[in-house]
Amino acid sequence: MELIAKWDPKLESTIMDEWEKEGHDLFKNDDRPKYIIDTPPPYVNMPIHIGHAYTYVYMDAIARYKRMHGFDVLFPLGLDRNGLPIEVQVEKELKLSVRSTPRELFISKCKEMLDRYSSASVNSFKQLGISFNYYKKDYTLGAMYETDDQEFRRLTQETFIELYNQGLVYESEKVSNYCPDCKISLSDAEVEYEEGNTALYYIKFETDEQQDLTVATTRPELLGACKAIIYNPEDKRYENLQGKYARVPIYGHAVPILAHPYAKQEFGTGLVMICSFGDRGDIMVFKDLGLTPTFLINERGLMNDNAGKYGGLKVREARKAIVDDLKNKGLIAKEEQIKHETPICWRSKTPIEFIPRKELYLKQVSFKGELKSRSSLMQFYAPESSELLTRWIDSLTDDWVISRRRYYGTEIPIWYCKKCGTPYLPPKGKYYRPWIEKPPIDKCPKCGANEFVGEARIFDTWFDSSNTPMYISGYLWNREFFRKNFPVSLRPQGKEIVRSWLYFTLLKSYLITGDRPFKDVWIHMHVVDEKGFKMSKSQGNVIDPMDIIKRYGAEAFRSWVFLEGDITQTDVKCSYNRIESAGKFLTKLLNMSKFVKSFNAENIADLTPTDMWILSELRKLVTNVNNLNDKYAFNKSFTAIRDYTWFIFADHYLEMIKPRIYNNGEFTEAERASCFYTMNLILKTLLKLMAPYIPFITFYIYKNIYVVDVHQEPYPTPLEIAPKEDYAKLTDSLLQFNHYVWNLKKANGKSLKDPINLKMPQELAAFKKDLIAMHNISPGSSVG
RNA sequence: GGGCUGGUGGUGUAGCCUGGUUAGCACAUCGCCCUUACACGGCGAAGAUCCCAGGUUCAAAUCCUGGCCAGCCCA
Repeated sequence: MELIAKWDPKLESTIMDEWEKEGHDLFKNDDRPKYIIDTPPPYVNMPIHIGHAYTYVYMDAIARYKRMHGFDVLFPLGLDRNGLPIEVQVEKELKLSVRSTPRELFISKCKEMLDRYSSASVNSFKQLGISFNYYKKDYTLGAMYETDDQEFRRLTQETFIELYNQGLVYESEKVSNYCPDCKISLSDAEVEYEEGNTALYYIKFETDEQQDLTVATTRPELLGACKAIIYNPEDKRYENLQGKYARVPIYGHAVPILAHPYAKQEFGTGLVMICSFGDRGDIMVFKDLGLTPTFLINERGLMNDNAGKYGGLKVREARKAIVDDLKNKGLIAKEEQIKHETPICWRSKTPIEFIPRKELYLKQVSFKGELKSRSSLMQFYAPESSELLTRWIDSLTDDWVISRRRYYGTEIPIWYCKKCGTPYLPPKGKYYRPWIEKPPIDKCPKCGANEFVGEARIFDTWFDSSNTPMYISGYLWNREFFRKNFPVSLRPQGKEIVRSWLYFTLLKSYLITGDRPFKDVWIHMHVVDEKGFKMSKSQGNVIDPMDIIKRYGAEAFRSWVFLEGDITQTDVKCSYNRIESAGKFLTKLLNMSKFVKSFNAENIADLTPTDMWILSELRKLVTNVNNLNDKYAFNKSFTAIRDYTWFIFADHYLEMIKPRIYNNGEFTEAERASCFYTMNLILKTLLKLMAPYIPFITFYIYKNIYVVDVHQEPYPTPLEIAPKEDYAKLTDSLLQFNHYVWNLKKANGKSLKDPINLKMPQELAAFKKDLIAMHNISPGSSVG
């Protein structure tokens, strides 16, 4: 069958189906060495993002490359389905309130919506040609998994039970970042900061000796929670206040005036009121000075009874009311607008409050040293990225809040005795839903009572996600495999979740296994729009990968991925134009292959110098590509392959041997056989080299010409290509010479076929015969 | 405010670690060419104060200092 001249994206789905039927990407779990990729499960509340498409194509090349190098590659598809986003979406789209809908109904609605999006995401990956082991959910190594699946959740619960039994979990009434809108506590990683204009009120206080003071604050509603006034120790203005007390307006209680470096002389009057808790600084100073907090705000974001007459008001209303009252009493000296950074919830963008809640904590601060040493054992690509993790570990000051008061997540497996309150944790081995299930015991082991209440809270989703390397490597169902293959080979992931996903995975891994979770970590930046801006719905600059596939095909997209930039260093800009032009390489490859296909030679005596030259260049390329790929630099290696293929092999070598191919008598059959053999060897090698990056077209061509499946072939190594002489050092001067002749003919208005009279450089004497024929150099011309 | 990363022709980049070439390549542009693999091609041309300012040096895109811009993360 003849090769087509232009790549047809329709072939992609045909080929993908064929692969799936043959199942050759399956994880075999045979004797071969294992290579395990802990793929990042995308959250499936919407179609996959172009960034997913890009990075999964990249991971696919890694998987295919390792496979061709003889590894049994575990490359599972996971889908992340736990967490808040889907709840919010259900609330919005179905107009169901999470507060007023029965929990069971709400969960089933989430599931329905997730299922819809899941199949869309899975289908997108298929279209991109990602060689996951298995595109269906199952409970075997390499199968697709979902983080809300009962088995995945069972693992989450088992790790919890394990950690709990180790004494690493405790419940404590600590101050939490609390979002009054989402009604959940947030981890520090989920808090964002937003700069905006806020009123700064200058409020008149007086000391217990009736001395006037003015204190500036953005949160006058917290006057009732004010426990101290501080000034900077360097601030001469307030030295005389040391040890005195100030009386808080409206509430009338007295608070100490203290020196503390947190107060900035230039901010407001230099006097700062420390409340429980207006911001992070308050918390810090409270800790420093050993003050006892009084809380004024409750979980609904309303003022509580401690706020006196303002109790029941929303924070904003209370602020307005108290400012009015202060004004009426003449206690506001000044009011100005300032730029202020407000901590907000990452999801709802609502300002967070700091309130005390009982939450479950997992110890982490005491393990910083151990975590850092485990971190240093992981090889990062790019190496600089390791800093992101170690700096984060250094900066940890609090333990991890692992409980959430939402619905769609893994239930915390605890029952409490109704009588004595003793927590009961069930045995491992089953997925538990305490809020709806009966406890697996009859009597409280402590007091003998027989009534229990199930825990209603769920885990932070990172408590689930941090188990992925354990889950995929058989912790639940194949402990022997797990023991042999943990840490797993590679974690590929985005830089923005180093402090969450990577960190929490390291923590969990260390606490459960004592080891690091990964050998290698590949950290990538983002795919942004053509101008370099982040893609977002509100900006309207989102590029849908499926749209690209429709227009140019998966293979063009994949070519672009490996020809554009370096995503471990910087963001990659996505442009239709560049994807389209990257796709032109496919046409070139097809036509080149058609050409090579027409000539072949089984047996050859000796290689001519020109053939040895192009083979030495090939050997250089193969060495280079393997070295780069072992460092996950697939973008650099593919560019090198493209450059060799197009700009050396096609442009120079094939042009040089055309006279030999279309022989008019000056070349021997042995010489012709030499080039037939060489060009086929090179095409074959190139197709194998390119197979991990552009698997469809290489499969198509290779099968057409060489009959077998390129993906079952071993990856080329430099040892296979051992030319008798190393002509690669002549490449530059050879290329230069060709360009020189082409230019010369052009300058003289000659066609490239016209004869020319010139001197050939001495060092190219070995290629003399081909060059003379190629450029039609006149017989009179001399070498040297 | 702190940290990290990047800033090379219109665009994407190589080179920078280990100073010295007419700063390489590709895309896009323009011109010529339908030369029996490919016009999604071939050949050629034009296009760069190598972010800015200092410094080190005989010599700096490359090393040092300071600054500016962009992105991400953090406070």
